[in-house]
Order: sequence, then structure tokens, then C-alpha cells
Amino acid sequence: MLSTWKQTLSASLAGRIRDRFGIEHRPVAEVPPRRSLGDLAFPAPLHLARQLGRPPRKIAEELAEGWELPAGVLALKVEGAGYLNVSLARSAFAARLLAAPPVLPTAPEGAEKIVVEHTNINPNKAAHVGHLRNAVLGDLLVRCLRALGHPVEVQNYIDDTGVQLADVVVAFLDLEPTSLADIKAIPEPFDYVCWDLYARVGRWYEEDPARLELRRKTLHALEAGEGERAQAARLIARRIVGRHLRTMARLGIGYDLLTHESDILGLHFFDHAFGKLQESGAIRLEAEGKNEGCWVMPLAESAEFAGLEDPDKVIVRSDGTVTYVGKDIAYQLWKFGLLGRDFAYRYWMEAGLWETAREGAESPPAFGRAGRVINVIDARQSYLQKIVRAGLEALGHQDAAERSVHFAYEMVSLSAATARQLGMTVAEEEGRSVEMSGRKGIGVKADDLLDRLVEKARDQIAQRHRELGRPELQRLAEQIAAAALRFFMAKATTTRVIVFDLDEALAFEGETGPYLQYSLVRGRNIQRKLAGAGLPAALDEAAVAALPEELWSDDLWELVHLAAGATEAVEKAAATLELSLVARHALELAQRFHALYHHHPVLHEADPGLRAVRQAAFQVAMRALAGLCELLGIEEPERM
RNA sequence: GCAGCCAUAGCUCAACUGGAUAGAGCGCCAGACUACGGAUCUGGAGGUUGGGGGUUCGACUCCUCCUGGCUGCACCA
Repeated sequence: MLSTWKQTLSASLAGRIRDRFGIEHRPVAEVPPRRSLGDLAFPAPLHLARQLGRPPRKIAEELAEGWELPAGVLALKVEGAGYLNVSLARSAFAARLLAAPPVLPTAPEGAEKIVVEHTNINPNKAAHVGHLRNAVLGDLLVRCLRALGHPVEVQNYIDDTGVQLADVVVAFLDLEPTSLADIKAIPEPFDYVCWDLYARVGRWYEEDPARLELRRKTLHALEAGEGERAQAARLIARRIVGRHLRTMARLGIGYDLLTHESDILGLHFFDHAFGKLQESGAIRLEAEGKNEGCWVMPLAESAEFAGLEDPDKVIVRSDGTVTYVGKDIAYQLWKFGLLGRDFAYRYWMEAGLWETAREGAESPPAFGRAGRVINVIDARQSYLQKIVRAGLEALGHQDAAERSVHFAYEMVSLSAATARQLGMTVAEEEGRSVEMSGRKGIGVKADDLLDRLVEKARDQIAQRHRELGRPELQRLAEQIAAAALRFFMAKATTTRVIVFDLDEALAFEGETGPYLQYSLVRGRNIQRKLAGAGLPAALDEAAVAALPEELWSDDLWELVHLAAGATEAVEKAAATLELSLVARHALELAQRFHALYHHHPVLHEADPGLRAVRQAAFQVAMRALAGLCELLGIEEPERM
């Protein structure tokens, strides 16, 4: 809503500059720091000062004189060093805002499909808070893109033929021999059992490195997909993936498709890609040196990879197995519909989603064939993601390479205090944080954290609402816990490491998810009370448009102004992949609302005009906040 | 060694990508009409934006050098 004004006024000002000075200039629009200065600011005179060799204020005055402004603009002023500031007609603006969706679908008609890949947790242990950052960011991105009107397909890649799963198979079959039937019978939480086993098998290898031969043997079995080891792997992966999906469902995170690495192998996707890579000369068989017998992709010629110790990347190992990068190139080609092959698909009934298969359903939905691909993968894998892109380029798919986006975010480490709570000894000089390690079994499990949040929320609600029964208490607590966790992950700038601190994550006050929920609950309560007093719970567009302009105080107007910026915040977040902008905008709205709430009573206001303008401002703000909360995966509780 | 990310209040982080007086939360201190719910709000203390130099009307933001921290550069993913 605000951006529409920015565009029209910017275009209008461009015309004015052309008329007055004969210069082509695209004026940028900003929001002035205080509402008393106006609603939109154009620093164009400052930008033009040098070129014209005149003081900016003088230029501003000349431009202001005779600039014909469109209807809906109330005032134009020259401010500060030479800003052109514009004020908008408030009632009309608020009314229009009320009539439109809080986040506008601004994507062009018939926008191309975007495939977003996220979560991608190895199916060999419980999810931890590091995985949560990935899933929360991925899901937030998906919700933003969908709200803006983009068709999106969400894929969750399951590495069910990799080393990590192989290690847990070894743990079950060799370290602590267990029959398939017994593995099947292990009670939940199965992913917790594997968490400990995975750490144990790591130590077991260290005691006798010869045992690593079991890992190699298992890895081959998984790739071949046959025998007891492969069967055990399928069983384990199945159970763990089920657990992961349940954990994510607690946070409202879901997927359209699970892609199995085993199917990429089983359907010979890589063999197909391998042929193409050979033909194009993108890879070569190394006859000597340390990579003897491997198929490698030479990277030396690309400036992007300048200064690498080893300018070649192994794609096929000397024993004939394929590296992760090789499989990922094939997968990436498939996502764009460039591989020339497709998976079969089947519907996983209990989980309620589609997954890849070797043989499958009659007429599954059309997966893949994306116009753009966004892979949500932590920043440590930037190098590998670059190689995948380089692979597409080497195959002549320049366009697909450019449309392959690596959404890189920084990792989550543990604060020294939290690491100590987990029983680790952390020396003072070791620094502020400790890296998590699935291999060593060090980390905060996602479900443990969620359980603690639920418990805390339940205690607090029970104190406030003694009348509530257990099931309702539980439901509310789960909503609040999910909001706290999702907001905690979403508010952090993606390029910064999160130093995870348990006490901080358990907070419900200040800049938190529950704080946002509290705003929504308060807003809703005003409406309830109004209805109870026989007044309309909500105002319609016409009623707001008819409000006399002078009723709007600057602080109430500021709230409406902020609400109008919601769409722009979401657009910017999706375009730059700095998703914290969504969280910050929602937070700012809530903060402003809470502050006004105390000074602007609605129900207890005798003057009907004042009451209406306050109601209108709050209604507009709550709509925008609710819209942003939906994107953040934060639900509005009945009470809290 | 090469590459990427980071450094802002005691702590955790913002600052519309070069703009107006660098803002929030936590913590600390002092307060809020028997309330549209105190998971809230108001006020206060707290800053040479890691350091030096440069670019210009204007720098937390861009360039350069330096310091300190994290990450990556596997026939692991």
C-alpha cells in the first residue's frame, strides 16, 4: 500500500525534475523518522545538488513550487537539509488498507514455480536446534513467497544412503547386534535412542579404526539397496523421518514432497547425469596423482574457485561410488526438469504427503520442473553449493545455474552456560560458545526444547486462568511454545551465528513470539468488549473513510502507516532472503500497539469520533499483525 | 596460505542498503487511575559504532590497511 504511493509519487517527481531541470533522475522514496515530518520523503534534491551545483534546499524549493500532486496527498513541505516531504490523507488511506488483504499478492500473473528445499536432516538421530533454524527459515520463506502469489513446491531431501545413516546401521547390527524385528519393536522416542547410539558408534570406531571397514561395507550395501543392512537402513530411516515430520508438525511446518537419495541412485539419475557430464567434458578420469582412478571436475579455470588447495573436485570415487556433490548435481538438474527422467511417486498415508519411489501411483501431481530453485542450506556448505552450480554451467545450463539460489544462513552454536547445563565442561578461555555435534551427541534436541516451552507456558496460563481444563490448557500452551520457538529463530539476522542460550529461548517477555500473541489477544478482547456493549466489533471501509481528518493524532496515524508497510517488508524479505525483516516488522507493530493501548482507551472513550478513530487504527494494525504472524507461523491463542 | 561471515549500550540484537537526534529487548533503578488482561506500559542511567587512513554536502553503512573471533577449502554430507 505504501509502495504504491512511493511508485506514483516517485514517477511524478521524476517528471517534475525533467520539466524543471531537464535531467533524468529516478527519485528514491524514504520514510521520515518522525510522522510530524510527513509520510514519505524524497531526498532527490540532495542527490542532485552536486550535478546542478546548487544548494539542495534551493533545489527542493524550486521543485516543490508548481509540482502538481495527485489526489490523496494533503501537503508537501521542504524539510531538513533539502528533503521533499509528503503527507497523505489519513482517513482515506486507512479505509483502503482495511479493504485490502494485509499482505498483497504482488507476484505477476502466471509466475513461475519455485522449488524450495529445506530441513534435509540426516535420518539417523533426533532433530536439534540447529536443524530448527533451517526448517523455520525455510518454512518462513515458503509462506512469504506463497503470500506474495508465487507457486511454491516444498521438498525435503532425505539422505538415506549416506555415511551418517550407515553408522547407525553399524551400531544396531555390529556394535549391539539387534534383529530387524527388535529394531522395529524399540519404543518411542526412537530418534532419541539413535541419538545416543550414533555418539557411541563414533567412539567405538575410534577405539579400533579397523571397524571403519564395517562402515564401508554398509555404505556399499545402502547404495546397492540389497541385503540385511539395506533393509535395516530402510527401517531406521523410515522411523526417524516419521519422528522428524512429527517434530516439524508441532511447529506447523510441512512439505509437499520427500525426495529420497536412494531413489536418485535406484533410478540411475546419476548415471544419466554422468553421461552428460562426460560428453560435455565437464569431468575427466584422473590417471595419476592423489585422485588416481577418480572422476573429477576441474575448477581451476573458474575465478570463483581461485586459490583452492586442490583445484579438482572428486565426483566419482575410485571405488566407483558417487559423492554427495555428484548426486546433488543430478538432483538439481531434475528440479529444473533438465535431467530427462522422473521419479515415481507414492503417497505416504500416515504422514500425509508425497514421496519419491521407484514404482508408484498412477497419476501423481507434477513435481519438479521449476523456474527457480532455492536451497536452504547452512553457510558452511557454500563451497559445495558453488560446485553444484558450476556443474550446471559446465553442462551448458547457464540459465538454470543463475536460477539456482543458495539461501545460506549461519549456524547455531551453544552458549557456554547452556553447554554446561548439558553436562559439558567448558573452560573460560574456550570462548563464548560451543559448536553442536551430532557425532558427539552434543546439542539441544528440538523436542526437548519444545517440551520445556510447553510446560512453562502451561504453568503460566494455569496461573492466570484457573477455570481452564487440561486439554484446552495443553492446546494453548502448544500454540505459545511454537510461537516462542519460531520467533526466536526468525528474528535473528541470517548472516549471524545464533549463540543458543536456553534461558533466552525460554523467555516469553520482550521481543518474543508470545509478546506478539499478546497483542493479538488484546486487540481481539477490545472487539469482544465492544460487541458486548452493543457496538460494532469491526468498522467497515466506508465508516473509516468518513472519519474527519483532524481526529487522527500523529501516534495513531503512525500505527496505520506501519501497518501499510507490511507488504513491502515481506517483499523485501523474500527478495533479499533477509527474512528477519518480517519478524522485525511484526515486532515493531506490536510494540507500537502496546504503547498506544494504554493511552487510547476505546471502550471507555465517551466521544464517538475519538472512539472510532482509535478503533480504526487498532483494527488496521491487528489485521497487519495477524497477517505477518501467519507468515511467521504464529497462531492467535483464544487467551493466554 | 586463500575465501566467506562477524565486531554497535554490561548482555542479546536493530538502524529502511549512503541520509534527518544510532534505536529495541534483557538486566539495573524509580514508577503506572480497582485494567478494552501487568506475558503490558512510562521514565532514568548506560555509546569516541573494534582501531587508523580515505571517498563527499553527509559514513554504523562504501574503499583500504590493521586487530580479534567464527566457518570453509576431503575419495563426509
